[in-house]
Amino acid sequence: MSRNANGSAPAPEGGWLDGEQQRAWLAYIRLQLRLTYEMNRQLQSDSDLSLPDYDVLTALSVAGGDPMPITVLAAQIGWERSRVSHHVRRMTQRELVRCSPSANDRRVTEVSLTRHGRTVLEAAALGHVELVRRLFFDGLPRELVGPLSQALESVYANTIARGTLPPPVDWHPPGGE
Amino acid sequence: MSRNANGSAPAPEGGWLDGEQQRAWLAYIRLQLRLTYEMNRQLQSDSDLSLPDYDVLTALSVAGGDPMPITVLAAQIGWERSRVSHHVRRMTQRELVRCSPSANDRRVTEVSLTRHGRTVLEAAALGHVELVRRLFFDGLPRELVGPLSQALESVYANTIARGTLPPPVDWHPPGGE
DNA sequence: TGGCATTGCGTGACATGTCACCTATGCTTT
DNA sequence: AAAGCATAGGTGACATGTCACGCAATGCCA
Repeated sequence: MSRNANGSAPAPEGGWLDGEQQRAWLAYIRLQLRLTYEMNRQLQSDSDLSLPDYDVLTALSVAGGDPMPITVLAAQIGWERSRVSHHVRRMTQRELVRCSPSANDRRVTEVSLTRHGRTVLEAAALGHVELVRRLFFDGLPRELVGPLSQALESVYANTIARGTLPPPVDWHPPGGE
Repeated sequence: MSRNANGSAPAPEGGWLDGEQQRAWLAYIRLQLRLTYEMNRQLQSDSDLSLPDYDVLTALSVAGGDPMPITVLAAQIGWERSRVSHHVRRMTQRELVRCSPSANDRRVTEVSLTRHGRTVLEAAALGHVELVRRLFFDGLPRELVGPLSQALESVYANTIARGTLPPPVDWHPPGGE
């Protein structure tokens, strides 16, 4: 059915994705594109934050207020360091975060939430969580929540093991290792 | 456990996400960030395409070579129209796609793959599929592929029903309606 | 301690994405 | 057919992201 099923184009090593996999992948990609768009839009219009802003604030907030080196932050949210560097500079101008040189290692810049940043994040979280519930969980049958988590976590672990980006600092692979 | 569980911050309508949902959502977000990064990187270095380039080419290719109006393309891949417009202009300069005014409705611009675009896409698909298999499916237990598809499709449907972006042209909601 | 590779980060040039707004066309109603 | 509205899409200014590179601090080892 798909034009990839027969041999009109060269096949990747190990062949194309099989039917079940095609389905899963298409579902993933489609959803991802839309969700990202919707989250961005909602945050922007309700809280004057972009989704990337929100990702940064959340990561810092989860760290519990401890200042976080740029590199660590980058690994947490899966960005390149230079992107973090630029972005943090902009967020600093908006007083959402603060940078200070580390005492231990003077190459390191540590980023932390400002009070204002925390306030903005908490306010934004309201609408954001609301949206996530409405778009994501309201469409997800209860009994699929567990399997979904398992599937995504399992893929995530694999992504870290075999991808190019360094693991987040607090990462420990699943199972005994 | 989470600082949201008790009442130190104002709660969104309907409360925060519950434990199971938190887990699923975190898994989704984390994975999304990394996967996007890795796909971008691989395409860029192996095929001189960005992930957005690839999304556009794929959408056009799936349409089976029929020219596609900007608006339709935008809905397929979940972008704003103006983004598509800019992007298509750039891709035209690289000879990946072609634009021509529609005969029926002269407001409409129809985009289609060039021969070169198709060639590039087919070449890029090799490495891309390979990466998807390696990062995604090699980490996903067989028995979870089905539930994962179901979960994602179900959320996707909800996203279309309740989101702000128009549905893709070929969209029909699941179940009888 | 003097090289020398490594690490952490910033920067500048450029590619990309967003937003507000413009025009041209088409549709509908009178 | 003219008025008024809706729709398709382009555009320009600006925000954001990427890439290649540079500099300074550190680690390592002879």
